[in-house]
Amino acid sequence: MSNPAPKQNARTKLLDAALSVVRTKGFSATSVDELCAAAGVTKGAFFHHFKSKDELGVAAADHWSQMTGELFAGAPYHQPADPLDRVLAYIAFRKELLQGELPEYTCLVGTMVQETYQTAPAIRAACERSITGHAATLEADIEAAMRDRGLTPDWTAKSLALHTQAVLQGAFILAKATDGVEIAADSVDHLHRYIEMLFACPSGQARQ
Amino acid sequence: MSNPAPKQNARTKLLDAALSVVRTKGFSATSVDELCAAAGVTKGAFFHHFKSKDELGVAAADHWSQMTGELFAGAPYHQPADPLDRVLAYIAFRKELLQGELPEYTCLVGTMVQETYQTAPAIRAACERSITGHAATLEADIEAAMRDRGLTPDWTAKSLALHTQAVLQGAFILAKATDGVEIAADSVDHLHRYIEMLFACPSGQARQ
DNA sequence: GACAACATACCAACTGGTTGGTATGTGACT
DNA sequence: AGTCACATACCAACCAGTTGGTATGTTGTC
Repeated sequence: MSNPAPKQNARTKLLDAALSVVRTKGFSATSVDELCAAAGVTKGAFFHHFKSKDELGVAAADHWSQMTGELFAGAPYHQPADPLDRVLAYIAFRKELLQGELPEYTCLVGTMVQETYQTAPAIRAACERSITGHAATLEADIEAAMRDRGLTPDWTAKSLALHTQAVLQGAFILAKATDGVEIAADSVDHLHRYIEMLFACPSGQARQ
Repeated sequence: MSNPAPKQNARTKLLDAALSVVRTKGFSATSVDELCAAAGVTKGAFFHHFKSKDELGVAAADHWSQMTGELFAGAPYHQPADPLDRVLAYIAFRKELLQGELPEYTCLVGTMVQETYQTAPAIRAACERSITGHAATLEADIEAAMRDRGLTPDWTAKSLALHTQAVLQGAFILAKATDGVEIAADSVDHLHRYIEMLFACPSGQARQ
């Protein structure tokens, strides 16, 4: 019987704890003591691995980037041969992820950057890296889909990739506000419909 | 010479201060002392008007609803005769509002709900009221536009109205993450294009 | 119209608990 | 014997909230 890594060091335990606690209560409202309790380590261990709470924030954002990077890299939405189908499969995959309790499917860096963008530049930058880095993985497929269909629109692949992230981040906020996933799912549907139409409708090209 | 209300009571001064301080630092990171200093009142005044910090959060969300309600009610986007043009003018108006520094154009309740949705039910509910209440003012125009063009799509006016709010909230997050307004403006452009296409393209109707 | 009785709006000083952070200790491994 | 990975014990600053008080209405009564 394989024992799948029950032995984590304090650093990893703290980062994993941060993912769930910060997504539940926000970064500022999460105390170092609380984080240590959730991770089952002491404060000494915390400050052994992180110079400050802010430094943990940066590390948590980077940890999030790595976790989600692996999740999306291994996800099945890359399979379709048509790049547009891959983009639409990505959207469908994001909708499927809207499962379970709110803190489980919302975005750590979207939550953190709201609280820290003016007060902790290093955390803001780490969150930016995470979001734009993930969006960049979509850009190639969007660009290929544009080439495939000979589109030369007045929008860029990059802006569309970032728009998908905006919709998702906004959907999380509405889910939190309404304490339910329905509106978020509807919004992802609208995004799916938009991308379909962008590549299907002649008016997706420059108008007016 | 009319003297336009320079005399505010402590309650209003605190609520106005909350709008800017909370949008800059977030709700949890904003201390009562800080709020009092920004408002130029004492802590005694604070707890005379609000039982707790959370109660100020609720009042601030309601205050925000009223302020923005007046702003949008008096905005020129209601003028076009065609309801679809009013909806598109609303989107254009929202893009125009992306001016000045980040804390000036971002949304108070979107920021607050991220931090409090799990820990302060009353604040969450006040934020929900604010967002869905504002979305509801769009719904009538969207519905009229659907009727005008005889659309019977597989989406509802309500879900589209809420989708506009999701895009805007997400745009604010990306603006905070990138410390700039460009991506947010691009995302609002995508939203504008989506609504144009929804009402212009036959494929806006149920597909597949 | 004077005055008691009460309410409202605000203030300065304080409190107990919590905060991020530090200083020092300890056992395991090299 | 030294260093890495943590634990224990502690601190000064800060936190939300409380206290006791003042100044300024407001209202009913004679």
